[in-house]
Amino acid sequence: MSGSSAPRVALLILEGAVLHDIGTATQVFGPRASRPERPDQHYALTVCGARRGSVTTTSGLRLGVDAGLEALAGADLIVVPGTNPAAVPEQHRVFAALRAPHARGARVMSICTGAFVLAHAGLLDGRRATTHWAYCAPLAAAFPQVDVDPGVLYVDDGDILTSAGLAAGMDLCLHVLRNDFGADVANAVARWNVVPPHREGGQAQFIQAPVPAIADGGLAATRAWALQRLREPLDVDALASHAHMSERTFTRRFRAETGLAPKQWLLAQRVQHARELLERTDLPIESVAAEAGFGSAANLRLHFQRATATRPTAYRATFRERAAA
DNA sequence: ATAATAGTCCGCCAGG
DNA sequence: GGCCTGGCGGACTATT
Repeated sequence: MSGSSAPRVALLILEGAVLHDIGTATQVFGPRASRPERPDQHYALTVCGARRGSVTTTSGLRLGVDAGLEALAGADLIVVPGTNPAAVPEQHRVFAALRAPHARGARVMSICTGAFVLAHAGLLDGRRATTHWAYCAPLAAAFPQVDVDPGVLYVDDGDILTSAGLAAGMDLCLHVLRNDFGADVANAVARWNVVPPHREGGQAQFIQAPVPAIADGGLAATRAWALQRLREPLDVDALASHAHMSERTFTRRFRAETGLAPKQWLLAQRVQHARELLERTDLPIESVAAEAGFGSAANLRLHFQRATATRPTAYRATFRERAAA
């Protein structure tokens, strides 16, 4: 990911790959991710297979791939969509072809059951990872060295990233995009694709609403209301009364809809807002903190650090650097 | 960096 | 009975 040119992404399509996951990845990493009329290509995407030729995806649909495993060699980021886990174990050439770039520093990410491919390649040993909820138990059973977390949308373990089923792949792709190019770019792509820009990486693939956030249960209005007032001190009591509910019921429903407790969600939104302010304004940290609703710069630093593993000033600096390149 | 205070979260349960 | 509500309390977290 260093250097001035776009990060090279290799999308590895194996036999039986999940078409939806392929779509997700190409939608985010492919050209024109945010609008068709403006060629805003952030990554250089190569689609490859175990060998050049055609691959049968889910539902029997066939895809032609123009490159084989050699394409992985030059990649900065390798994306592995879901496949039938039962068909994975044999593919030793594939495993080797994944290990080499990883060893040299490339990031490897999986969507859905793609985690099995990484696991077989040995890339998940000693790591935290996730996969489709129905396959978390089998994955954990087959690979005891892997710390499988069934309760998250995705896991970012630095050079290894895994995501839960289907739609969570989009969350992970956006997360990667956000870290590589900032929240503004990620938001633009999310918006274009009509998905929520940021479901917290923390929680729950068992969230009640299968496709949350767009026109969902009653609390959307309260969330929107809160977003307008991030700079003000907001407590759960205030949110609950906006929703005309007892605190207990509010907390319960909020959690069911969102996967997060109200204050946690609020904190995540505040960090997110701070992030955008750091990217697009020159406001001093104190003002960013105030604007995002943190009582002090120290408090902003604490939460920013916790959520991002970077400090605000450093974040702004690397962001500027990237914009200049 | 730490500790004191205020606020949050959530299991439990009785009541509607 | 099954379902949702909301008060309570105690562990846990945020903020100062």
